Amino acid sequence: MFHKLENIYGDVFEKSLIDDIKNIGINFVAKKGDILIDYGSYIKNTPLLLSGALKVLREDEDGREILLYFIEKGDTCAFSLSCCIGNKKSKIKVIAIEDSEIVFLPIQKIEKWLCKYHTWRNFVFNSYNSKMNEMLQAIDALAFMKMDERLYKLLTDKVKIMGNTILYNTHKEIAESLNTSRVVVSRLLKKLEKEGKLKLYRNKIKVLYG
DNA sequence: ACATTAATTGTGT
DNA sequence: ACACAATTAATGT
Repeated sequence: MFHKLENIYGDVFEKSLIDDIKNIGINFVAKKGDILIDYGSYIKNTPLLLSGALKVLREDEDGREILLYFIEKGDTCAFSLSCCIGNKKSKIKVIAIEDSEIVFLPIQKIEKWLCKYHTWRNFVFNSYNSKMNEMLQAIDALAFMKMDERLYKLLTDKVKIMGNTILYNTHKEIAESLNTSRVVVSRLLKKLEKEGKLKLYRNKIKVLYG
């Protein structure tokens, strides 16, 4: 696991920071579908992702949810950073969408490193920045885009994250991410298939480019 | 190999 | 949105 850390973060972090992460970080392997951070729970660690992918979503009391953004390798979760530092309950839920290797870092260290390592400070700010942008996109999508566009955006985003044009999702799961009904998703997928943007299988969608 | 069941997907109202 | 049909996968015998 340590060589992955160096592969991914070697150019970003200075040597002594990498060593600190190795000494202090807690290695963790999440299976696909595992809930890493649940709504309402206190967060004491922030994840650095070495492989795999996570999704971050918002949920209301009735269990309705919308997808905020994905986390891929080399990313961290800006939300858990802010929750950590404020010692607040999580307002989000984080779920692994692939088997993922993660290093957890405790709050106290994260704060210390902000002063100690400028590369860490940059990393945190960049991470905030890019997640903020992705959330703006999510808001735009929610406010301005029609459901068929939102669906297609979700699929193409996920293809990018997974690095695979074949997605293993049921229509039901997709409907939950977009907070709509399964029937709507089925119909729109069918339409996209007719337009030649997709190919549908059971439990499986192939996204076509061109 | 076959039947049964459950889950997923498609379609009409 | 709902109901139901059709299709596919999973499981037991």
